[in-house]
Amino acid sequence: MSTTHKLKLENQICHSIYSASNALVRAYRPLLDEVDLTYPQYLVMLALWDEDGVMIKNLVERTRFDAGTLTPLLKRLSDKALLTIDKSQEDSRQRVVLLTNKGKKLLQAAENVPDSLMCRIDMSRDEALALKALCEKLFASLSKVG
Amino acid sequence: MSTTHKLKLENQICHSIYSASNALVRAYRPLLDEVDLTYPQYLVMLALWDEDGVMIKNLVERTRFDAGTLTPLLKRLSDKALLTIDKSQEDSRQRVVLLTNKGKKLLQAAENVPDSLMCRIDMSRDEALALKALCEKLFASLSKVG
DNA sequence: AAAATATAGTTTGCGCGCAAAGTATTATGG
DNA sequence: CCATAATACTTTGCGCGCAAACTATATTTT
Repeated sequence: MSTTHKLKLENQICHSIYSASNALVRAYRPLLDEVDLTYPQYLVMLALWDEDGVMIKNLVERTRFDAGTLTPLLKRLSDKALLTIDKSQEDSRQRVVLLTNKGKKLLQAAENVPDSLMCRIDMSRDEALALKALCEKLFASLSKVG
Repeated sequence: MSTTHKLKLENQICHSIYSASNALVRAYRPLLDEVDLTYPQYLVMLALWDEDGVMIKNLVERTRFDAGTLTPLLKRLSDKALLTIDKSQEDSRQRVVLLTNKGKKLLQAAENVPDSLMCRIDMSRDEALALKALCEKLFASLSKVG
C-alpha cells in the first residue's frame, strides 16, 4: 500500500523539524549533565543569566514555555538552590524569580556548552543562520491566531 | 547582568528549532483531534500507511522514535483498534505491526491534514524545502557517533 | 462598594522522549 | 553443544509540554 506524495513520511517537513529538535535535546544531554541541567532548564537559565529578578510572565515570553511547564521546572531549579521564587511586593499574584549566587556561578561552568555542541554540527555559519531565520519565521506563522 | 553573545537566548539557534518544533505540535493538535491522534501517533500512522506489516525495528528507523517510546505508543494505537501487534513467525523476538481495516480507513480522514497545516504557514515552497534540507543536515550531523 | 471580569500563576492528567535496566530469543564462538 | 554475546523488544522512572480546570489577587464595571 503506497500513499499519496503529501502523506509520505519522508516528504514531511514537520517530521524533519521534529526529529532534528529531538536529536538536539539528545545531543545536549551529555554536555548538560556536567552542570546538572536538562535542556529546558538550561534555556530558562540562559534567560535568567541574561536578566533575572523577573516575573514568570516575562520568562514565559522569553523562553516560549507554557506557564504550566515553567512552574514545576522553576521549582526544580529552586530545589537545586539555583534560584528563589518569591511573591512580588507590588502585585502579590506575581512571582519574582531571582538567581542565587550558586545560580550565577553556574554560568562559568556552562560557558563552553554552545561551542561544544556546535562543533558536532557539520554546518557553516551561513547555513546555521538560515536555519535559525526559517525556524523563527515558522514560529511566527504558527503563533498567529489566524 | 548581561551575558556574552553566545549565551544569549535570542542567539541560540537551538532555541529557535526547539520552539518551532513545539509550535508545530501545538498547531497540529486541533487538526489531529478530528482523527483522534496525537502528533507522534500521526507520524507512526504515516509510516504505516506507506508500508505496514513491518517490524518495530523498521518503525524505529523510519519514524526516528526510540523503541521505548514506540512500545506504549503502538499499544495505544492498538487499543484504538487501528493496528495489531503480533509475534513474528520467523523470529519470535520480533513483532509484526499490521493495520486493521479501521486503521487503513483513517487515511481518508487524515488526507487533508498536511494542507490544512501548511496553509497556516506563511512560507514559500522553496523556503519550506530549504528548511527541511537544513533540518535533515542537522539531524544527520547529530546522529553521527563522533 | 459590590459584582463581574481579567490577570498571574498553580495543579491535574496524559502522552511523549529517552536513558537505563530487564526479559526473551536468536546467533556465535570455543 | 554449551556458554557468551548480540538482538528485539519491554519496563521503569523522570522531566517535560500543554490543555483544562482551579486559586488567588487585582482591575473594571455598574
